[in-house]
Amino acid sequence: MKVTKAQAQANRAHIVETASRLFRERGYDGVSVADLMAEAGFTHGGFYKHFGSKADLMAEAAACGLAQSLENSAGKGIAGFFDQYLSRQHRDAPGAGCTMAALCGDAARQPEEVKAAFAQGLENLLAGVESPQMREKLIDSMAHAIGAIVLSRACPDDSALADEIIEVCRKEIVGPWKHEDL
Amino acid sequence: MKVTKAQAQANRAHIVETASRLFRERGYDGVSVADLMAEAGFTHGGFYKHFGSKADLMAEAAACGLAQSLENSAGKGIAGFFDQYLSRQHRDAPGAGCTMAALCGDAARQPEEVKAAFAQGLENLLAGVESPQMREKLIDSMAHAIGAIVLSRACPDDSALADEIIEVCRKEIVGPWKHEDL
DNA sequence: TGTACATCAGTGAACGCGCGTTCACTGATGTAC
DNA sequence: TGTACATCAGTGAACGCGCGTTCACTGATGTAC
Repeated sequence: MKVTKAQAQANRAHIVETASRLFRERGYDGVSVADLMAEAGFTHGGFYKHFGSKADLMAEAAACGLAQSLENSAGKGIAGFFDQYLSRQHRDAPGAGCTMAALCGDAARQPEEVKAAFAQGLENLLAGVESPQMREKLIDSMAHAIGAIVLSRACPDDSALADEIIEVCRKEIVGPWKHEDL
Repeated sequence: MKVTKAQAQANRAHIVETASRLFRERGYDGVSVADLMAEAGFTHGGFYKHFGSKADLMAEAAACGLAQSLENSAGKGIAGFFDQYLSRQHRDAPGAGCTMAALCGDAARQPEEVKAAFAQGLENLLAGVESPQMREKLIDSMAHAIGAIVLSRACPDDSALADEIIEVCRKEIVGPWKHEDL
């Protein structure tokens, strides 16, 4: 059964968005093509009408997730952004959270096209910056914040250490931006 | 062909060390039991004479790798430790580097026993610390340094951005420890 | 110390299973007249 | 506008493959006498 061109395009976008969320939750290897298509409401066979391979979809889902993060961060100020970033809610909901925090470790072992999407996503985040000093500070804080989430998630759920990592890093990261921002 | 008890014990340790390296290089899903045993110089069937499951080995390999890092870091001072940590050599050689930097992202999606090994490894690193302030500072710097390596590795190899992340974070992290150390 | 037997680390074929990908088919959509 | 045909998004069975794990077997080691 064929489908409207507009519908097909919408379905494709829906698959990419679903993939972006599932990959963040379970990692690239933790989501099969059949899993993904079922979650998106389709059967697995149609996948290759939209994408050349799973790797192609991975790169596209990464770009999609990183663009989403950028939109979500707009207009809340840098201190506000990191304050929300370094929270238990973010740590406990990778599917709704930062693609970098969820998939950086996986990305390092993926094809160049996926890594290129990550680098581009980070550059887009840095694009709004005025000075080289500001750029350095933002790179530093992003790496710091990603490290805090990633390290916290590697600890057992509900462990005191997991909370401690988030709390300590939030103090250190958010503090300096409060003065910068206003 | 049976083997001396001492030899069997040495073989077991060799398998754990090989696993620790391979997991860091390729991730938990990137190393099969057959791969690992071949790399260690055995056939795959013997694996279950030493370990109950691949997950058991993963937890043991994590503990082994984290203990190794601790030994390697001894006696070079905290500033020296981070100076070496935040280098291109470390970024480009995950198999010889920090287990946390290489596998934190994977660990988040592994069974509780693996995550417990990570938390314990981090606590061991913090065990030598005197004051609560020092503990906070060290947690903060570890998260920061791990984030820098992980984010840098997610960028395309030989990209300027990958180097920039390492350089910027090294300045920020190592600086403060230089005064603390001496 | 020497002999007979039990143990068990290591071997390699085999297991069921889920993976990414392919393919013949369907039938509503889009198009040519 | 109405009709006939081509297109192609989506279906579901099937493919070969590598995975984690099991198992009957081997033969040197460890042990009992």
